[in-house]
Amino acid sequence: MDGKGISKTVISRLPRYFRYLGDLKDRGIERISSRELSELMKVTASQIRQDLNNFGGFGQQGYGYNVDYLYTEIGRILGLDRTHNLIICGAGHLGAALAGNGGFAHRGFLIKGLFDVDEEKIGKSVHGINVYSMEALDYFVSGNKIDIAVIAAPAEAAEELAHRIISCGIRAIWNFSNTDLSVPEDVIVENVHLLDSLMRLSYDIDSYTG
Amino acid sequence: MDGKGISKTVISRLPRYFRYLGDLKDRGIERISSRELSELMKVTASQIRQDLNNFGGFGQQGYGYNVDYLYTEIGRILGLDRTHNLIICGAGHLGAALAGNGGFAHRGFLIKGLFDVDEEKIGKSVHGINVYSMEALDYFVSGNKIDIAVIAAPAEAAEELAHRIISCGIRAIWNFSNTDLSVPEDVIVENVHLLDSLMRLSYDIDSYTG
DNA sequence: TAGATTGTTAATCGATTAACAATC
DNA sequence: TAGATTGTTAATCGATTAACAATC
Repeated sequence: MDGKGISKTVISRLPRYFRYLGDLKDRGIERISSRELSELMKVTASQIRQDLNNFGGFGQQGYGYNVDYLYTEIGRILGLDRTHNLIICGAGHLGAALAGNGGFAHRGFLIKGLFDVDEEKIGKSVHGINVYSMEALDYFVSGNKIDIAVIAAPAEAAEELAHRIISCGIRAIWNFSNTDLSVPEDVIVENVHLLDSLMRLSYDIDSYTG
Repeated sequence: MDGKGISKTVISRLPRYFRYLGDLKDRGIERISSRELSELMKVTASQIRQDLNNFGGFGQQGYGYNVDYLYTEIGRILGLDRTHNLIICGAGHLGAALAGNGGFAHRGFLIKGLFDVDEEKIGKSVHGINVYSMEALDYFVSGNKIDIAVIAAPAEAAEELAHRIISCGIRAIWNFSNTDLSVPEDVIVENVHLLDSLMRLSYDIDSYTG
C-alpha cells in the first residue's frame, strides 16, 4: 500500500521503535524528542528522524514526538491495528511452544490451529489449540481466514509443506525450519533460523576469547 | 582473534554459506564456482568472493572452491570446530522446546542444564535435561564450563537474569526475551526477538494486500 | 519572542557490484 | 597453451550521519 519503496533496513527497525514507545507509554511518558529516544535506544537521533520521515511527519518542531500517537502510528504501519490468524504446521516441541506463547495473541496474532502428520497427536490439543491432520488443511484454512502459516517442521519436510500451504491460498510464511524456502514471488517468507543465530553467537565468542 | 575488523554484515551471512556448502557436500559435490553458488543462493558471485576473501583465499583460479574444504573452513571460522556448553534459563514452553531440539547438539552446542524458579519444575527433567533451581546456577556453571546462557524467560525477568548469568562468568547470551539487555561491553548478546520478526512479516503482508 | 526540535538536504561512510589482471 | 575462475581494485549504490533552515 503505503510501504512501496521503503527499504528493508528501515522496516526491520520499526518493531524495535514500537517496543520502546510501548515501554515509554506504559511508564506514562507523554512526549519524547529524537535525541532522548536516541540515547535510550543507542542509535543516532538522525536515524530516528530519517526513519520516521519515511512514513510522514509524526513530530512537531520544538516539541518532539507524542509517545502515544507515534506508538499508534507505528503499530498501524506494522499492521497491528488488525488481527492476524495463524496456523502452525508441525506440533513438535517448537510448534507446541509457539502455540503456548501468550505474547502473540496480545499483539493480535491469533493461533487458530496446529497441524501434524503424527496420528498420535492429531485430535488432541496443545495449550488449548487443537491439532488437526494435514488432510484437513485446505478446509480449515478457507473456513478460518488464515493469514499466516508457521512452519515448525524439520528442514526435510519444509519445502513440500510450504507448497501445500501456498496451494491453500496462504501468502505469508513464518519459517522456523533450518532451510531457505523457494516460493512464488507473491508469497512472503520471514525466516527464523535459530541455528544460524547460534552460529553468529559462536563466532563472536571465539573472536573474543580466541 | 582472526575476526578483528570484519563487518557484522559479512559475519551474518556465514551461517548461510555454511548451510549451502553442507548441502552440497551431502549431495557429493566436490567443487563449486562462485557463479554456481551465487545462482543457488541468489546472491551475486562478487559478494561471495568478497565475503570469503575477508578470511583468506579459499579458492583456486580456474577451478573454483573445493566444497569440503570451504565447508570445513567456514565451520572453523564460526567456531564449530569445538563444542559449546549451554544452559537454558527458563524451563517454560520455549526453554523446553529449545532443550528438545536435537539440531543444536549436532553442531556441537550441548545443553547441559535447565534453570527455573518454579519449584514444580525443579528436580524434574525435560527431554533428558535436568531442571535446577536458580540457586544452583553459580556452582553448576563453574563445574560445567558453560559458554553460553540462553534466556528463555519473560521480558520482566530478563534484565535481572542477565545480571545473574554474567556474575557467574558467562560472557555470551542467546536472548529470547522480548527486550534489549544492557550488558557490559565484553558480554555478547545475540537476540532472537520473535515478536519483532512476526511484526516484520505483518508489515509485508499489509504492504501487499493493503 | 527566544528556545527547542523537527523535517530535510547535503556530506560521509560502508557495502555491493562490476571489471579485470593474475593465475591455476 | 587456452579457458576458466579467482582475488582484488575500482565504480556504484544505498544507508548513515551531520548540518541547518523551517517552524512550533
